[in-house]
Amino acid sequence: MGSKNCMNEACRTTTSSEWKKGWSLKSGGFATLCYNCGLSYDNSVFCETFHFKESGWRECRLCGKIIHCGCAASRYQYEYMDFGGISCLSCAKHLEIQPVQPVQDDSMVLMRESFMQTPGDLPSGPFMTNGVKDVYPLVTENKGNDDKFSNERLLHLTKAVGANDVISKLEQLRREESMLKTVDAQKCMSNLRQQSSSSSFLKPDIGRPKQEVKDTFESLAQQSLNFALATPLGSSSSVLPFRGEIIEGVEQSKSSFQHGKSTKQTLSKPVKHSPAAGPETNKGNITQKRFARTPADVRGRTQLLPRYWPKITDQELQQLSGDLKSSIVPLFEKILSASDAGRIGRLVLPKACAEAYFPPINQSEGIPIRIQDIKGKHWTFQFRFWPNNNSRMYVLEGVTPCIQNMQVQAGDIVTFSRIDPGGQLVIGCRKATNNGDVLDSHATILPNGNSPRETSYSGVTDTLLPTGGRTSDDSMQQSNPMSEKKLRNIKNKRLLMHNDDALELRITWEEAQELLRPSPSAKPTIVLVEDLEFEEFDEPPIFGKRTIFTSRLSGEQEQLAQCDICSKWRRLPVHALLSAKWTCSDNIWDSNRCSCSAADDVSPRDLEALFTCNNEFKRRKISDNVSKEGEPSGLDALATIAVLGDIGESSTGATTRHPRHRPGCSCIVCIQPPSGKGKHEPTCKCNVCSTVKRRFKTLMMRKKKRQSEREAELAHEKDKPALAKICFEKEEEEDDIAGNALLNMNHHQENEDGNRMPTEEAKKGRLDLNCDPYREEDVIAEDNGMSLTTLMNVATLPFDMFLEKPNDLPSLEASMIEDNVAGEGAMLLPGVSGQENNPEDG
DNA sequence: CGTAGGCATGGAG
DNA sequence: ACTCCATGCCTAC
Repeated sequence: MGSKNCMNEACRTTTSSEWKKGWSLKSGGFATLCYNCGLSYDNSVFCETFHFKESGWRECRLCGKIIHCGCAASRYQYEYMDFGGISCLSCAKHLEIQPVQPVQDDSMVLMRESFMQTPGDLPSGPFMTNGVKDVYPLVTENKGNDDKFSNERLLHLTKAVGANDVISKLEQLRREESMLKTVDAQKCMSNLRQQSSSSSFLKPDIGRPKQEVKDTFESLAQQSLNFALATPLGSSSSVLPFRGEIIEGVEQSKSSFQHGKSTKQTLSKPVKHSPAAGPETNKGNITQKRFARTPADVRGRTQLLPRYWPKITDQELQQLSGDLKSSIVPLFEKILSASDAGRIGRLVLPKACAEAYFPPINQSEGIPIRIQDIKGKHWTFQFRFWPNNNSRMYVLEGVTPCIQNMQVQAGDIVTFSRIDPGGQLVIGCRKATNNGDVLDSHATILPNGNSPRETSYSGVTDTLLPTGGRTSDDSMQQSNPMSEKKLRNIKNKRLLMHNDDALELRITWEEAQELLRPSPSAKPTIVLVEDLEFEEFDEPPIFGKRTIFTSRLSGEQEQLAQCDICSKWRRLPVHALLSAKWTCSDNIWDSNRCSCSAADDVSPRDLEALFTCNNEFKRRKISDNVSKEGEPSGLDALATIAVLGDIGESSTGATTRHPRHRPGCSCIVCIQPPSGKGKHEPTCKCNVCSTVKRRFKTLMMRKKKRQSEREAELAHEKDKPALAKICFEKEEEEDDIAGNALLNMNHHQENEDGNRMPTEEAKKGRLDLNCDPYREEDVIAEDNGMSLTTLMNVATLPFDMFLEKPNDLPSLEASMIEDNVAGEGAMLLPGVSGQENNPEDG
C-alpha cells in the first residue's frame, strides 16, 4: 500500500507497515487504518459497505445533513449525536474523535465546520447521498482556529445548508450555546433518572443484573438529557444532540434496551431512490415530501432498516406534538402485513425496533405495555416474543381493537413515537394512499391521476385484507393448486410493494421516454442496425416538453404543445423538438401564433375530447400493465394516440363507435367507419402506416437474407439435409407468423426468438403474438412496456429518418398487407374485431 | 369443530 | 451463510 500519511492532524503517522486491515470494502479488499489512531487514511472510509454496515454516519445538528465523522468506524460506534465523542464497540470507552483540542463551547462549532467538506470537494462515490438527505463526508484535517464566522466558514455553511438558511442556523447555534450554558447537566440527569424509573416501561427488570440496571439508568439519562437539550431547538430532524462535556473514560453502557441476544447491525445500504434523495430534491420543499427520518437515536440509526425509519413529515410532527402537547420523537414505523392487521391481533414488531424502543423482556410471555394513540386514548398490549431460530420474534398482542379504531388495514402504516421526556410510547397510523408512504416508492403521479393504491392495489387489496385464518387460503389453493406460489407472492407484502413500485416506475419511465430529447449540442452518429438507421448520441438526452402528437385525416402529422405562460395550445410541426420550458414566443413555425395574445389553436371542446381520449388511452395502458389481459398492442396505442389528434378536423362526434366501446371513445377503433370509409391511403405516411411498412420491409429483407444464407448452407451441408430443412422451415414459419402479426398491427418487435412455439391458432394469425404463452416476461415487457415505449419513441422521432422510400414496397408485399388485413389478420383487442381496429384496412 | 396460542418454515434481503 | 419476519401449521382448549 505504500507509505501514507495519516489524515489525522494529531497523528500524522507516516509509515507503510502500520496500516492495518479495516472493514471489508464492497469492491473487495479492505480499508486500511492507521495503526496509531485507527483512522482510515484513504477514501475507503467512505465506501458504501463501510458507512452503512458501520456507524460512522450521523446527522449534523448544524445543517441536518448526514455527515461522516471520519472516525475509524470499524472500531468505534457513536453513542452521541454531537461531534465530540464516540464509543468503542469493544471496550465501551468513550473517546474523542478530534484529539487536537478539547471540545467546548465555540470550538465545537469550529470543529464541526472544519470537518465539513463542501459538496464540490467531495470525491466521487456512492456516499454522495444516502437516499434520505445529502451526505457530507467529514475530513479530519484541522483548518485552524480562524474566526468562527469568517467568510470561509460562511461559505462552507452556505454550501452545506443553503444560503437562505445560514443566518438562521447561526442564530440557532448561538441560542443553543447560550442555552447550554444554563443547563445543569447533573441536575438534569438526576431528574431524568426519576422520570425514567417512574415510567411505565422504563423500569428496569428486577431480575436484571445490577450493572445492567445501572447501565440502563446511565444510558436512559443520557438519552433523555440529549433529548431534553435537543427538543427546544426546533430541529426538523429527530436528532438528539449531546452538547455536554465529553467525559474521557466514562464507561458507556450498551444499549439500555438492548436485550436478548445482541443483534447484528442491520442497517443496509441506502435507499438511493428515496423521494427526497439527492441534492436537487433537497433544495426543494423538503417539508412537503415524506422522507425517511433517521431514527430517534444513534442506536436505532445503526440498527434499523430504512424501511422502518419514521417518515413523518415536519408538518405532521408539529401537528402531532401540538395535539399531544408534548415533544414527539418519531421512532419507527411499519407497513401492516396481512397478519398484523388480521384478527389474530398480533402485530409483529421488527426485532431491532422492539429491542431499541421497547422495554427489555426476558420471558417469552413478556409484559403488558401501555401505548397511547394520537387522540390520547391508551391501549394496553402484551409485548412479548417467541423464540425463533435462536433469536426472537417480537409481537404486540391484542392490537385488534386499536387497529380497528385507527381504521387501518394491511398495507397501511402504523407509526411508533415517543413522548419525551417520559418515554410514553405513541402509536399512530398513516394510510398508504400517499405516494411517499412507502420508502421504496417513487413520488410518481400515475398517468391516470389515480393514487397507486387505487390502481396498483386494486384487486390485490382484498387478498391483503384479513382473511380470518387459513380457510380462505385453503380454498384459494384448492381452487387453483398451480398458483399456490403466486398466491403466496401476492399476499407477500414485500412483493406487493415492489410490484407496485415496479409498475409505477415502468409507467414513469415510459412517460419519461416521451420527454427525452437529444441534447441541442449533440451531433448524432448514424449507425445501421438491421438495415435501419439509428441516431446515436454521445451526450445524454435532455428532457423536453411534453407534447401530444396528432394526425389529421389528411395524414398530416403535427404535435400540440402548451405554452408555459398562457397555457394555450399551439399546433407545431411533428419534428419540432421543444425544450422543457416552452412558450408561445418560441413558436418559430407559425408567425401568427408566436404570441400569447394569439388565440388558442385548439378549441376547448376539442381539447376536452382530446384529453378524454388520452385519459382513456392511459387508463387502458395501465389496465393492461396490471392485468396483462387486455392486449391492445403498442401499434394500436400509437394509432390511438395518432388519431386522437384528429380533433381539429374530425370531431369525435362524427365517428362511428364500436358498440363495445364506451360513449365518448374516439380511439382508433371507434373512429373507423365500419364501411371502410376514411381508411388510410396506400400512400399514407402517418406514423402507423410508416411503421408498419418499415417493419414489414425489414422483415422481408431479413427473410430473404436468411433464405439465401440457408440455401448457401444447404449447398455445403448436404449430409444434413433433413435437419437443415427443418430449421429452415421453422424459421420461415416464424417469419410468417411474425409477418402476420406485424400486418395485424399487433406485432412490432421482430421475432428472433427461435424457442418460441407457435400454436395452431398463431399459425392462423389469430393470436396476438406479442404474448408468448411460454414466456411471461415477454408478455409483460413486450406487450406493455417495450413495444409501447418503442413506438412512442418512434412517434417522437422524425419519421423520414427511418423510411427511405415509403412507397417502394413490392406489390406482392402490399397485397400481402391487404390480404392479411382483409382476411384473418385481426388484431385481437378484447371484444373488438380486427377489421375495425386496423387503420391499414384498405 | 372452531379458535387462539405458539412455534416452524421458507422467502427475501 | 445468516437474520429477519410473514405466515403457515400444529396443538390445546
